[in-house]
Amino acid sequence: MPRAQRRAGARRATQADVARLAGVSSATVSFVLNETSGQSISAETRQRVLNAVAQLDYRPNRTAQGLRTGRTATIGFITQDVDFGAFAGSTIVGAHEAAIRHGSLLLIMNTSRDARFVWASINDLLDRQVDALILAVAGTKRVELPDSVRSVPTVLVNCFASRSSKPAVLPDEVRGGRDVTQVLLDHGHRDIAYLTGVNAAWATRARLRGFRQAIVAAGLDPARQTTLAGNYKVDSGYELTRQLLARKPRPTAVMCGNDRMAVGALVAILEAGLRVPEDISLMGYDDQHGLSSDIHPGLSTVRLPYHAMGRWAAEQIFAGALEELPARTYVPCPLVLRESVAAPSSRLRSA
Amino acid sequence: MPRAQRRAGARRATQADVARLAGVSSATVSFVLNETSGQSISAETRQRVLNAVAQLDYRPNRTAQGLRTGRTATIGFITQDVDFGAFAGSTIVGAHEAAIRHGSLLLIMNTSRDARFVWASINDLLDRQVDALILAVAGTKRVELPDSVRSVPTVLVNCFASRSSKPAVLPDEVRGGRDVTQVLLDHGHRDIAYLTGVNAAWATRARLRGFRQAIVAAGLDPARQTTLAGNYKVDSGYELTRQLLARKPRPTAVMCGNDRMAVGALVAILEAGLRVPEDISLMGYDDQHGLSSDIHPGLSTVRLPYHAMGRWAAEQIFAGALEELPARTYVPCPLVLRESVAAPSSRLRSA
DNA sequence: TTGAAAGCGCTAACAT
DNA sequence: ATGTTAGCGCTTTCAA
Repeated sequence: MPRAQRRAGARRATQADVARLAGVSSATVSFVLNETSGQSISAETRQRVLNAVAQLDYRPNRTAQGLRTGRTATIGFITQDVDFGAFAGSTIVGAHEAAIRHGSLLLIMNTSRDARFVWASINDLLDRQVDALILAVAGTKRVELPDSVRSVPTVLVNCFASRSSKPAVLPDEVRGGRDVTQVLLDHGHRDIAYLTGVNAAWATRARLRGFRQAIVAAGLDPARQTTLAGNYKVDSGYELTRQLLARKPRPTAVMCGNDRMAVGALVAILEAGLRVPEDISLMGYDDQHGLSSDIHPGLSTVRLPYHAMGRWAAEQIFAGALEELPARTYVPCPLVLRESVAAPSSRLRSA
Repeated sequence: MPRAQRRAGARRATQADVARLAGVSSATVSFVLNETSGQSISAETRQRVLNAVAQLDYRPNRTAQGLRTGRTATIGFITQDVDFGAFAGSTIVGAHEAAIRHGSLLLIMNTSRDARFVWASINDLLDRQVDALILAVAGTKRVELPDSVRSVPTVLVNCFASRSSKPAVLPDEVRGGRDVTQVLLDHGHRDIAYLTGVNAAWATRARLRGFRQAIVAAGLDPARQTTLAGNYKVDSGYELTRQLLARKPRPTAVMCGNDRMAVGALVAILEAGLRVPEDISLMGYDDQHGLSSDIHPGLSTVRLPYHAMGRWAAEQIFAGALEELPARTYVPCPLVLRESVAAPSSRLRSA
C-alpha cells in the first residue's frame, strides 16, 4: 500500500528515491517520465522505473523543473477589479480553461487602479518566473506598462497600452450597439430612446456610435432619436424612463446602457401601468448573470465576451506568435434574445 | 541608466552578477538582501551590494528561493465554481488581500464538481509546492479530500470534509435567517410569508431553521406562518408572490430565499398595484452586487460573508495554528438595511 | 541503452 | 566580517 507507507508530514519522494528503488540513474527516471526524444529506454528498465514511481507515489517537483528549464507552466494574471465583478471572474475562467488545456496554471494578482501597484504586481509575478502575463482591466481603458514586461509574452484584455507593442483584445462595442439597435429596427420600431451609461467611458461612446450607425443605415435621422445620459445604475434607468414616459408621443422602444438600467426601466414602465414588451420594447446590455435571464419578461440583451477574451488571451500565448497579432483584436458581443422585444403596438403608434 | 543597459530579451541579472559587480561573494549578497539574522555586514560592503543591486535592476528569482527554502510564498486556491459567481470572486479577493499582506500570492485552480478533478487539482497545486491550500465551494456541502493534503496546511471555505481534521469556515445561515425575520418582527409584522430557496440545500434549511427560531421566540406559531418552496430564481419569487397576493388576508411582509427571488416578488407586487414598503415589506438574502443596492426601493437583505471567509481562511494559514481551530467556524452574515421594510399598513392589517 | 556530472539561482552551515 | 561550499530536485549534455 503506497499511501500507507507515507506518514503524515513524510517528505515527498524525489527523483533520486525513484532512481534508487528502480536501480537506475536519476537521468533515466527523467528520460522515462518526460519521454525525452532522442533517448531510447529498454521496455524493461522503463517498467522498473514506472513501478518505482507508482510505489513511491512520486510526482516531479515543478519548482525544481522550473528552475532547471526556465519554464514554470504558470501565467501571471493581473486584474484591477476591486471586487472581482463578472468581468474578472469570467475572464479568469476563460483564461484558466485555455491554460489548463496546456498544462499551465494562473497565478493571480488583484491590484488597485494605481499604476504603481500594477507595476509592482507585474514585477512580483516576474520574480516568480511566470511564462507570460495577462493584464485584464474592468473598464476599458489605456494602461502604462513597465519596461520589465518587454521580454515577457503579454496580452492585454479590455485595455490597451500606450507605447508598447503588446497585443490587446477588446469587446466590439460599436457592433454591439449597432446590433441592439438593429433588433429594435427589425421589429419595426422607429422611435427608439437610448438611455446611455456613463458618458466618459470608452464603451459608452462606442455603443452610442453603433446606435447612430444603425439608425443612419435604416434611413432615419439620429438627431430625432432620444438619447439620455445615465450612469449604468438601476436608479438612472428608472428615473430616465419616467421622464421618457411623460413625453408624447412616447418612444416605442427603450435601449439601455446596461441590464441594470434596464431593470430600472422595467420597474418604471410597470409602475406606469404599461407592459413589456406589449406596450414598450426593452433592451439591455451585458447579459448580467442572475439578472437578464431571470427577470420577467426575460431581457433581450447583448453579452460582453469576457470569457472569450480571457480564453483568447491565453490561447495566443500558447500559440506563441504574439508579435504577429494586430495591436487590437475585437471580439463580437453576441446578441441574447429573450422576450422583452416585440413589434410596436398599433395603439402606441397612433398615439 | 540601468534600464537602458538591458536590451529586450536580455537575461535577468542573477545574484552572482550582483556579487561580481560589488566585488563580494554571492553569500554576502544574500545576507544583505535577506537581512539574515546572526550575520553582520559592514556598512560599506552593504552599500556596495545595494548599489550593484540597483544598477543591475536585480530581483531575486523566487523559484530558486523556493527550491532552496521549501517555501514558495504561494497558496493554492481551489474553487468548484463553474463560472465564478459572486462567491468565488469575493472569496478569492478576501484571501488574496490577506495573502498579499504576508507576501504570498494565490495560485488558482478552477475545477468542476467531480471529486476526481478536485483531487487532481490539489495534486497539481502540491506539485508546484504551494505552502498551503484553500478549498472553496459555491454551494455549502461536504467534500472528500485526498491523502496528499494531510501534510499541507489546508482550510475549507463554505464546505466541510468527511474524515479529515481540516478546519472549515461557513456562513452562519441560521443566524442570518433569524436576523432577517427579526427585522420584520421588530417592525411589527405578525403575518410573514417566507419564500424559500431550493429545499435540498444546506443553506436553505439553515435559514428556515433561523426563521422558525425567531418566530417562536416572538411567541408566534411557526405553523401559522406561510412558507412556500421556491428555487432561488427570479421567476419563482414572482410566481410565489402572485399566489401569496391572491390570498386573504395576505401577509404584510415577504421574506425571500435570495435577492433574485425578491426582485421577482417586487415585480409581482408592483403588477398588482401595490407598493413596497408601504403595502408590503420585502426582504432578500445575499446582498447581491448590482441588484439589492440599486433596485428601487433599495432592498433590505443580508450579506453572505464571502470576502470575510476568504480572508479568514488565509489569515489562519499565516497564523499557523490550524490544528487548534474548531472543526467549523461560523462567520456572521451582516444585515444590510435599506428601504424595503416598514411597519405594516393599518389598511392591510384590518383587511 | 544507460550513467556521470554540471548547473539552473539561491540559502545556510561552516570556515576563515 | 566575509567567503567557501554543499546542496534544494530536476534536466541535459556528454561519455561510456
